[in-house]
Amino acid sequence: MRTSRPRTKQGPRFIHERILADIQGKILSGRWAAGCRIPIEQELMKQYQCSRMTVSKVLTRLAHAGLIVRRRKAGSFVGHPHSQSAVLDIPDIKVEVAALDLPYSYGVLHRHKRRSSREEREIFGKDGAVPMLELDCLHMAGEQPFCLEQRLINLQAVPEAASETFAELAPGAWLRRRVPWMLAEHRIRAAAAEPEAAAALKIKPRTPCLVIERTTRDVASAITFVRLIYPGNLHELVASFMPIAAVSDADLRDRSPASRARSG
Amino acid sequence: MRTSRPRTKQGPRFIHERILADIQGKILSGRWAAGCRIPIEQELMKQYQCSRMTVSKVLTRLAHAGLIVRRRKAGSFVGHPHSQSAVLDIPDIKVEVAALDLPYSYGVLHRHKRRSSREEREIFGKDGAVPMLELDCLHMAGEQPFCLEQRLINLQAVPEAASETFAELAPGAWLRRRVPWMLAEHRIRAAAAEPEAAAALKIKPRTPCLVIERTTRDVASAITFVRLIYPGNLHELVASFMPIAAVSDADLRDRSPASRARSG
DNA sequence: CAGGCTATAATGTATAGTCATATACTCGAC
DNA sequence: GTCGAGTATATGACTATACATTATAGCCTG
Repeated sequence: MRTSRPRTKQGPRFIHERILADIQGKILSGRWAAGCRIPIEQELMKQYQCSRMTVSKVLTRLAHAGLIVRRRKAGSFVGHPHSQSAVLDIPDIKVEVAALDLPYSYGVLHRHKRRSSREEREIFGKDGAVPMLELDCLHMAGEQPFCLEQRLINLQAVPEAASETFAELAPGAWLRRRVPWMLAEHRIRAAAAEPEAAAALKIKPRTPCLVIERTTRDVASAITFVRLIYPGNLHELVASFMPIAAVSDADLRDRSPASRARSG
Repeated sequence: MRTSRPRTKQGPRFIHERILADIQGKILSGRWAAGCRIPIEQELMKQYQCSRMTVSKVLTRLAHAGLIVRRRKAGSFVGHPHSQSAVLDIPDIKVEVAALDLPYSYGVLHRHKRRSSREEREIFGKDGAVPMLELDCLHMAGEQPFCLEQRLINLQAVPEAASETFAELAPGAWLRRRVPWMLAEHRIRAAAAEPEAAAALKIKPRTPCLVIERTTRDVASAITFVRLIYPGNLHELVASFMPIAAVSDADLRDRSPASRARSG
């Protein structure tokens, strides 16, 4: 009921803003899953009663931002997020290990359902307590522990996680399939390994570790919080910054060859 | 004379690609300094022999990417970089300390001119040795050492640095004034403090530290390499990711220096 | 000279088309 | 059934134009 609201933070004034907000919202909220085809320009023209240029410019912008992929004749599709977040490259741990040419394995150390505590409520931004799944996983590179993962999953946002054992797929990858587009916030710091973490990682207590905490949320609420603890010299985070990719738009268009899910 | 060249990595095929590449190149290379006014749409139309829509779309895209700021009637201007790199927010250390409400001071511990060694040549991507300025600085928050900065400046790229004492302005800030737009690559890791670093920072050796290494380059060559060593729990890096800013384009246009709400 | 008004110059939004290009799909030849 | 040619379709590039918005610069008045 937003009738005659004060003029602060007024809604979209222009057609293109409305289209952008609508589409971005649908993608970020997960209503349009990754790979899903989005309406063609003609349909959007009709829907928003505007010209083709207008919708096209919005779609082009979304494509540049990496949210969608456009293919001639086929249409426009919701992009796959991991190809996007290259600004701060925190890939799948499995991929990281593979890049080191070491066999990857992983195991769940601890799995526990409970309600969110008060401090966690801060993270998940809800007033009431939320059902959570608490997971501790250990990722191995060969015989050596590579990363300790301490994760909380908001079961209200992802109820299916409650019955998932994560025996096959690590929770990170598992979640990425379900909640494809998301807003992420990282906090990165160095810390000495706590005794328990050190034991799990088979390193001496007080060894310097790189600690990455990431809160992942969709538009509505936080979905998962994860703390990744990497033994000091094993891991390095790389982030590079280039304002606009030097690749041609043509290169940008058709990445991710095979994947073509079709959902409504 | 590009007659029938093989189609690999051919130059810009389209007008808009050429315009984009040209303008981005001029900004990134520093030929157009921050704040500098860029040609108005009419001039670009004439220069590239195309319609206004075409140049406008390019400029709009550059504006969305944060490289330029557009103001009605006034024209388009090269943006100020620090307002941009919000993806991985590594601000001026002075600003960091100010945010903690502590008095900031800093001093140069070591200043030394020399030629680049072989491993550094790797960083700076030149074949021959390059004249370099080596600097060690200590940044203080109140009475406490806050960050140790170990920096190399490519004197071939920034000759003025040779005669600069950096007594007033820290090298990071000093460089930012000179080389406004740049490509940056960060490597972030946790490491135990080396004895010398520990002594400078007045912490126990082997204390976990957050080490940030950043190579900054313009299109031609690396300009500076810096290693920032933060005592473990003193510092946290925050990076948040949002595909397209939720703000309206209007908000985006006139960003004032006092903006940038912290995220979380 | 302060304060306000206006003309103007720049961007901002949007329309309505044309032609180009890539490609999913169909359909026919084999 | 498979391969290949042709066709339909959706995006891509671009033009030409119109009107809106807004900040600057200069003018005009008191």
